Amino acid sequence: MKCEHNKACKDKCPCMEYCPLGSALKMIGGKWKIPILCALQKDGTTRYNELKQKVRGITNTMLASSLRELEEDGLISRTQYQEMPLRVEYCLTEQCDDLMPILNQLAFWGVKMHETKS
Amino acid sequence: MKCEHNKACKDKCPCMEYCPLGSALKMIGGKWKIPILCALQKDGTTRYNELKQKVRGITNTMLASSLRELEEDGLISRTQYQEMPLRVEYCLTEQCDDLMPILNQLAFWGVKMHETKS
DNA sequence: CCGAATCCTATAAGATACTG
DNA sequence: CAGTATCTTATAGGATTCGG
Repeated sequence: MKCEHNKACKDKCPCMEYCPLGSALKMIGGKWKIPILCALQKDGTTRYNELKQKVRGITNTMLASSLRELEEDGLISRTQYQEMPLRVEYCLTEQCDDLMPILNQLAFWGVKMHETKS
Repeated sequence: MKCEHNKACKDKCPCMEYCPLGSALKMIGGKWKIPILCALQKDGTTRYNELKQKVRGITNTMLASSLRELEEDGLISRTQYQEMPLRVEYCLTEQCDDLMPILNQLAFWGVKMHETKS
């Protein structure tokens, strides 16, 4: 992802070829990525249909495409077992384990913002 | 913003009435919020037309609406001087100052992810 | 100078049906 | 069981024009 920020950003982060902050936000952006990651963090390795139940309201279309993108970006890993019926399991990667505490800080900041307003 | 995550999330963050992580990501989401915040962080107090030049490619429509949302969310503050011609200046709030280091961690994580892939 | 209003386009998300 | 294919709808973003 090439940097679409500005000169200011280039001085602060290595935006010459790509923008790491923009890329990171894109990886976890959209409506369902965070809910999926939260579910996987809480329960560990989980199979497709379990995820569909735990992430309330998600459709097959969105779950499948979100999982594919998360895997392509290296946030989750997919394991398929050649059984009948088919079994496919997903879990967080180590890189994603590093991400979760940062998201936790962001959530904590969100709490502070909410308290400030009220 | 009500929580659209899942039961798992409710155990980890106070998602009963609102979801802080979802709210936080929404505040900085979209195409232009981060570039604007980066510009304001680097150069401090900046007026509207300066921002339009520094944030390359942004239109009046998007700059105005982004600034309005950022102000409503308490991330930036707007000061209008009754001069002619009109002068309006924007700068980060203290709450946003707390946010920037977290975004910096996210950017650093993005760098690590990129290095892992290559 | 600093935007708002309107209209148009592009992308994200959802519904439904179907398959290996 | 674990998805894909297709179609439709909703939302984000952009272009243009105008006003205080």
